Amino acid sequence: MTESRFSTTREPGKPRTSRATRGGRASRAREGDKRERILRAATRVFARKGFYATKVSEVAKAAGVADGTIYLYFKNKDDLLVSLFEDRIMLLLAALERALAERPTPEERLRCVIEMQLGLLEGERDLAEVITVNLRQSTRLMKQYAAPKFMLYLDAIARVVAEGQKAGAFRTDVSPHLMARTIFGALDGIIMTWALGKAEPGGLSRASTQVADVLLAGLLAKKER
Amino acid sequence: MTESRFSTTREPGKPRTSRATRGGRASRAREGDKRERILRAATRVFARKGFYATKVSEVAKAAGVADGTIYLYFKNKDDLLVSLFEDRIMLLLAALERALAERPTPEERLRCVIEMQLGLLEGERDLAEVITVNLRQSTRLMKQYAAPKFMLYLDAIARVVAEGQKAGAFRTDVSPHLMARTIFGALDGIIMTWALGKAEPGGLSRASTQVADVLLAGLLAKKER
DNA sequence: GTTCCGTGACTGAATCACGATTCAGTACGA
DNA sequence: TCGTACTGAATCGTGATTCAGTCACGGAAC
Repeated sequence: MTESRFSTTREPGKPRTSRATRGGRASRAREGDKRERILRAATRVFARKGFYATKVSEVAKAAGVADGTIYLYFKNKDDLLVSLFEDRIMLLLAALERALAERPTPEERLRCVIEMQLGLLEGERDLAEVITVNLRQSTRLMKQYAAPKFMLYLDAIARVVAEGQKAGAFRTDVSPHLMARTIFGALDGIIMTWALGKAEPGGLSRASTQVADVLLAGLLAKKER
Repeated sequence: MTESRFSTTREPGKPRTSRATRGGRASRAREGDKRERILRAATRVFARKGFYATKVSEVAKAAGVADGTIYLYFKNKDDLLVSLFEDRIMLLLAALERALAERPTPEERLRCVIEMQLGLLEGERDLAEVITVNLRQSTRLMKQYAAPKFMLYLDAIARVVAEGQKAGAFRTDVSPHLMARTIFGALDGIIMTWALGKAEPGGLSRASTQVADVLLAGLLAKKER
């Protein structure tokens, strides 16, 4: 299992024949996408117990499916975690791109990045916990599978910084990629302590403003000196 | 094993009778502190394979001791990880306090924090990886055991910020604790991507300056407007 | 100086529980 | 009846932990 190179979520078992588009007719009193149900349940359970301490059977129970069903949608337990991360970060990325589309100035754009990352998780404490804490389970997972998608996200942030520099709004003596990591890390750290601690409601959005203020002040082109 | 409340490293097996002070006479061609040897080996192996993917027997082999010996010094595998983290962060904290003692101005002090955290790990890639990646293994570990020591460290940073505010050097419209998390997170994020990626030598110290510049600029009291 | 114990660190093969994964079978819609 | 989604009990490998011994040393007795 060291070199398992699970590529996709599991191609064969993608059970969706007729109700492919969505709830074809809701076969029972039941749900929509089963894959999504499993991901949601996994988020909840992983957050509460940690990835390695969680039994696949627990995720199954939480999702209301049989143990075996998990394996129809995911190659194995690792794949479940990685899929979770990839799915969510791609959602975040898409939402970010959409939001950025209507923010013209560099300053607004950077604030947007910060608000999005903190905002998305404000109502999703479990997801926050999984992403900031559990994802880092193993270096191997991180390096091999999650990293590419993660880099995409970092690149998006770096681009905002670089544009701001080109526009003359941000100081040019710092590396956009380094700043991207700095910004991401700062937000991640805040989310982590928030998720591990009290997680007071509204805490993240309040934090958002302060952090944005400081980072922006630090990045804005020096006027003097 | 869910509620194991391992307090100390293991009191009984603290093998050090005569050569208590240090290398009494080097019983063979061998080492110094065996506990330290194990911690060092664990750092190396955990970094390479991840905590959960690492077998206790692998740590033992890397340390050049028998499997059972690990259990003379650590209560169990979890305890090994937590001890590692606590040991190291306390070292970092001590080093930080020492270094801060000779930095009078708030600006210098904040730079000191940043340089220490990045600098300590510059030569210790494995340790960096364990702390930033592996430590977050499980929420449970983090919450129950590592958090207290971690908070001590965050508090130290927050104190530097608060002092700076009191001295009138830093803006006062942000929470010192939030800034501490921001700073820690930013550094942690940088270290993580550094450890997961190329880890070019000298990369961290170069990053150090840029990050410090930006964060400081963001924190310094606004002169105008 | 030599031999003989006693002590405690250290060893590592065997145990044994655990839990990921499988797959023979069920149920249901077409 | 066929095909497919789904089920969940049984399998089977794994690896943390244990513990019966071994080893080396220091001290005591000769």
